Amino acid sequence: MTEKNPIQPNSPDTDFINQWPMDLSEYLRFDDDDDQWPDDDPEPFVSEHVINQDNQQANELLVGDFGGIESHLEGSSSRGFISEGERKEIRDKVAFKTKSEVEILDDGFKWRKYGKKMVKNSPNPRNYYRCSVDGCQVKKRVERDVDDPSYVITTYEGTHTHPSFH
DNA sequence: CGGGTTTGACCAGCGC
DNA sequence: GCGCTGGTCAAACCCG
Repeated sequence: MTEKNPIQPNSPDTDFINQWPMDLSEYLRFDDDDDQWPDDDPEPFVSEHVINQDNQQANELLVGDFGGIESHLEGSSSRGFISEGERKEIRDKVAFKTKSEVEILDDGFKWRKYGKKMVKNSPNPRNYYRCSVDGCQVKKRVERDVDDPSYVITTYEGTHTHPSFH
């Protein structure tokens, strides 16, 4: 490994939470600074349980309630477990289900949109973002819920190699 | 001017 | 082997 990351996701899911660069509480607090949210929704953040799709074969980090993070380790391989080779391919995947009318949610990072795609089974497009910070290859996927258009599903992939701006 | 968005095209993985 | 679907690139455009 030529590049050295201060944060190495060598640990499994639960440990990864400890080194999550972003304060999850940031999502719940809007009292110190209200410059990031319009006066649209009185409750901009309502996180709900994210349903794991059956086609996912990686260990996902699902955010349940605001009091706990549910780590969902699922080896949906034919053997029922994840080999080392597969684990290496697996990246940190965090799915957030947020109730918001706007999809441009400032989470403390600068994102650059690099793609938009229309996914089947959903009339809503899916937006692809990437962290603008040099060296940080964190990707983000924003898409609206199929059943509830008022909900926005944000999926983070990777770990930030730098602190947030907040 | 410089960076970010936009948009279609391109590509890779998977299923049939 | 082909077609579908999802993911990324990149050129042009837009805005501060």
